[in-house]
Amino acid sequence: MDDQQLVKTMHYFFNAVLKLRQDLRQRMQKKLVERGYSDITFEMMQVLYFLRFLAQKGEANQQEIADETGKNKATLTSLITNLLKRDMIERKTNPDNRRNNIIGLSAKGHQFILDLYPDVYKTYDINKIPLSMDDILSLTNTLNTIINS
Amino acid sequence: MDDQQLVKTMHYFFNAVLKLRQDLRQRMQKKLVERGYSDITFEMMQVLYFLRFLAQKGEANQQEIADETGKNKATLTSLITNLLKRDMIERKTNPDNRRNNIIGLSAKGHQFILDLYPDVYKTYDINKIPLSMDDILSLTNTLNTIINS
DNA sequence: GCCAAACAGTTTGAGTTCTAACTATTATTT
DNA sequence: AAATAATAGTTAGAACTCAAACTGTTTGGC
Repeated sequence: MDDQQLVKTMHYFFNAVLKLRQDLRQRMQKKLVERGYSDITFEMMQVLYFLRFLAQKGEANQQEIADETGKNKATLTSLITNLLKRDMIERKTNPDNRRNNIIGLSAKGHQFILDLYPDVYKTYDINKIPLSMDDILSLTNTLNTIINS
Repeated sequence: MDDQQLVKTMHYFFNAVLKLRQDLRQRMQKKLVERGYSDITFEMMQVLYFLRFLAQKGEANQQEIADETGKNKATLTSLITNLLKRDMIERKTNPDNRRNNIIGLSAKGHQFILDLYPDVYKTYDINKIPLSMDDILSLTNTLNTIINS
């Protein structure tokens, strides 16, 4: 396979990744609007879902959230600010390490998850995709392998 | 598989897609800086590569570029503005349809592609990934299937 | 031919993203 | 104990992103 072919193959692959991310974002944003959460963005939802389903005890500091969501810590600062404005989270200083902000869901944040769960993650109809849940798990592993290579 | 499991599986999958996109962006941005193109962004490069490798005759209007790169037409307006500032592209009105702006690479844009090609698309070392070129093609198809479902 | 609909692009305003430089706090070295 | 390094978060500035409202241009229906 020559370079021209390689570059095209990788270009198509990268394009597919970028488009899938965009598609995902758009579908979820649409669901949010349908459910009356038009002022909540996809990115804010990422943080809220992380706190509810993946964080230890439902709490994490900003650096941990940044690492787990693949965002920059500076990005987290503004995301957290915007989530606080909307009363979706609570922020407190960790008394054991005053460099850390401990972020957790507010009552409104919990309500949001209850309202949206699990509908949002059914954005793609599994039945219309020729993939099983195991395939999705395997696909996830493949993508993570690429990230870690 | 219960809903809680489904939501987690999909969450991990979505997370992997988002992280891969972020990882891709960061690796490419790093290459750009290494090569002395620190004022060119990943997104600008997307447009330049599209024009060079995928557009008919190396030209396209903004709507076509937006569709093919998965971006919004408003996003394209500012991207095009920034690419013009950097003399990487040329813009002219289509005389046959004055609604269209025809965008093509400038001499500097062509030089950019020559400098970077095909190194940027070797961002990931294929040899370190347990995937063949055929696997990548198949993976691309899988991602596109999901997008189109 | 005229008018409405469709289409391409721009503007506006709010949010997200990043790097680099910065503050504050904690951990490590000497 | 004091100096240094590492860590968590913030700020500033530029760019990207999107929806919605807007301007021009073209197309289609009557």
